[in-house]
Amino acid sequence: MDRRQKKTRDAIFKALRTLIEQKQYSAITVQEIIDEANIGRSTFYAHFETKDDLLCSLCSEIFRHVFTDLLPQEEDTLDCRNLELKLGHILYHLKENQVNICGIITADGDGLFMAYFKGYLTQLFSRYTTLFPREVPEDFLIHHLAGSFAETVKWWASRNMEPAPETVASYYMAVAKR
Amino acid sequence: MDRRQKKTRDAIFKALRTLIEQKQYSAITVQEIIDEANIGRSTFYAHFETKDDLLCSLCSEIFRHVFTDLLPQEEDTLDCRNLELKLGHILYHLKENQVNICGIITADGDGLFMAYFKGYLTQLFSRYTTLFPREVPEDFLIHHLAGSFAETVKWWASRNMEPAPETVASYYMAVAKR
DNA sequence: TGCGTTAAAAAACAAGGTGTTCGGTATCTA
DNA sequence: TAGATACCGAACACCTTGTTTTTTAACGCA
Repeated sequence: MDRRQKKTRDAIFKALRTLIEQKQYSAITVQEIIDEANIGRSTFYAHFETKDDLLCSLCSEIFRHVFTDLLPQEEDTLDCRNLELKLGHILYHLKENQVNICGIITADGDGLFMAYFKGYLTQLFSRYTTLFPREVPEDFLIHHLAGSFAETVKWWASRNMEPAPETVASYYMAVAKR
Repeated sequence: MDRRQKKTRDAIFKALRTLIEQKQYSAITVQEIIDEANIGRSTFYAHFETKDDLLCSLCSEIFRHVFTDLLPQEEDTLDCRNLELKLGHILYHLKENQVNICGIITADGDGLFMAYFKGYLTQLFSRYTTLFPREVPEDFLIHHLAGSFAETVKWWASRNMEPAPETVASYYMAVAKR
């Protein structure tokens, strides 16, 4: 890729991340992103169609890191301990990524971030349904597991990502598993 | 109250409810509400400061009905059966109220509507923590219970509020209680 | 019924955001 | 070096918001 393109693209991503730490996503304007990234107006639109399009790309980038090596592992044992470890990894990567998610999570970013996140979580939890043998429909169960873990992340983010990832993962397992 | 005021106010509420069934809340403009309600522009702003202000009022109105006689009951037994009945009531009232919540819920994700809802739910669940004696901090537990019930409602709304309220309440209790 | 009060309507307004276009300039790659 | 391409920046049309002003109509009370 052309160096100029990468430079511009990175500047835009960085600008959005900076702004998200200051205010809610829905309150951020394209103009602010342009100013923060210090680029020309037409340059922004040469890279992204809209602000939401940009957020989608950012989410992809974030979750590509967060879910690395987590989804399709053949040698997994599929037990509670294994799931708890994976959830801990997710939390760890979220924290490491310095995603101050508050601006995306809580905000009305049209739920883009959360929609992405729940999509991945659904994939993950689908393989662990046997750990939760309850008398409820499977789609309800999976939605519940993914949704309540997403809620756990919100709770965690609202406390500035304290306590430690492993601790939060254990909290979640404690309330989720029978 | 002046008849004219009530008439206008009702027309605005009705317009918003109609539009919410057609599109996401965040995609609705004040102008559309004005057109749908068939009122003058200045009239809208004489009643509500902003679109969000209007949504706040609508949420208040809805939840005043939904949580009627649910929160502070002295003679409650505070057992699982009692909680399940209350949750069923909430679902019943949501359905009865014809809140096609999809437009509010999914749309601005965790915006105003959900914030309101979770606020009420937190109050409710706070009195039932003894039913869920787990080795987790109480604020985590309450957040988890309120959040996952809110997720249950999203799941239910996405299926056009099927199955019946009591059934959904029992699903929730099945995954929530130990 | 009549009259003072108050709400609604309609139109105009400024401010600010969006997304596009275009000509000129700087930078890349081959 | 030369051609391709990305960037810049200004201008543009368009839309949405929230305010203001004037005129018209409806209300409630005596």
